[in-house]
Amino acid sequence: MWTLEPAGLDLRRTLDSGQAFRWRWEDGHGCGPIATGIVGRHRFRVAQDRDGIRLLAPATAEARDAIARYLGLRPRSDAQLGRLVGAPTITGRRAPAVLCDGMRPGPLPASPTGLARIEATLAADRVLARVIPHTRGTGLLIQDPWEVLISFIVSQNNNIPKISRSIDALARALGDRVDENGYAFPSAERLAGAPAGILRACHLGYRAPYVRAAARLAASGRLDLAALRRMPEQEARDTLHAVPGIGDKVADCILLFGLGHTTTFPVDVWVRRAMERLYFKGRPRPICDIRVFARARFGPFAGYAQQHLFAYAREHLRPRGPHISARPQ
DNA sequence: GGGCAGGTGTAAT
DNA sequence: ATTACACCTGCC
Repeated sequence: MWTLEPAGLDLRRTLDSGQAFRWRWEDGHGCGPIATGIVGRHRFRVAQDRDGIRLLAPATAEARDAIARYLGLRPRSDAQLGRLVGAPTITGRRAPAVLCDGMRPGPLPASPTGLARIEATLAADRVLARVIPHTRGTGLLIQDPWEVLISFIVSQNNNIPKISRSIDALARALGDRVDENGYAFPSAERLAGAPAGILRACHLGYRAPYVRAAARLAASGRLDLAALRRMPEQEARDTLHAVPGIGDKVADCILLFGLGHTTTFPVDVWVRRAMERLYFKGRPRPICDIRVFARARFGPFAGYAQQHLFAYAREHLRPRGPHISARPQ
């Protein structure tokens, strides 16, 4: 169990919440689990302890700012950091930076800021008030829209371990090398020019043509990611919808995880399960109804509500048993 | 071995 | 405007 700061982000819940696919956990040998992942052109090593979230590597101010932004955190000021950043120790190695929760940039209202306040706001909802104690600290990352776009095309009708393997394989085959065993997410140009054999080797299956088509659109400029960032939500959704392989669900994921539109509420099987159980007395409900209901109910923080419901479903609403065939008449 | 996994496109009403 | 179905692949 994580010890959280008053306005805390739960690093594991956030990195494992299905919005990013390039983080792995390793044993810190007494220092707790360490998350390792490639963001942009760097491999980051991050951990959480009582003092907060620590950036173990790279030990640079640039890396600190980059990971802080990625996590939706704000680096502590140098005065607060004290020994933590830019102060070489006796061994000459820089000590790890500590990050703290703060304002998340993006299309959020000026207040509330910080996860704790968002959670407090959402807890006005009776159901979320019961859910959030189980899911506290589940945050939204600020990721590269291009990586998110491709990752969620790959995610369709797929599961997380396999998505992760495919993304890793794509990076290894087509991305720039960042360290001895790490590769950056490939550019649209590299992806667009990849031979079919390469994509097949990444086990994309029938999604390979979607990935290639999206890459060609982006590489040719017919899909302008920078413009996408500036578009209002609905316009961005329509633009994304025109890309082969992007339907309602994937568009919502890209809008939320890549473009910071926190009013969106992607409904996957887990969120659907949670919503039907918690809001509709366990009765089946069409996905589009659930989405409309949730957006109206949670407003500007629908995306955060979705994160909590997803985390809750994953931790508490797993389908029991492999298959239940007998059902009472 | 059939079914399913964080859906979408297509063809059929 | 809705509904059914196939689809790569790995895993149970």
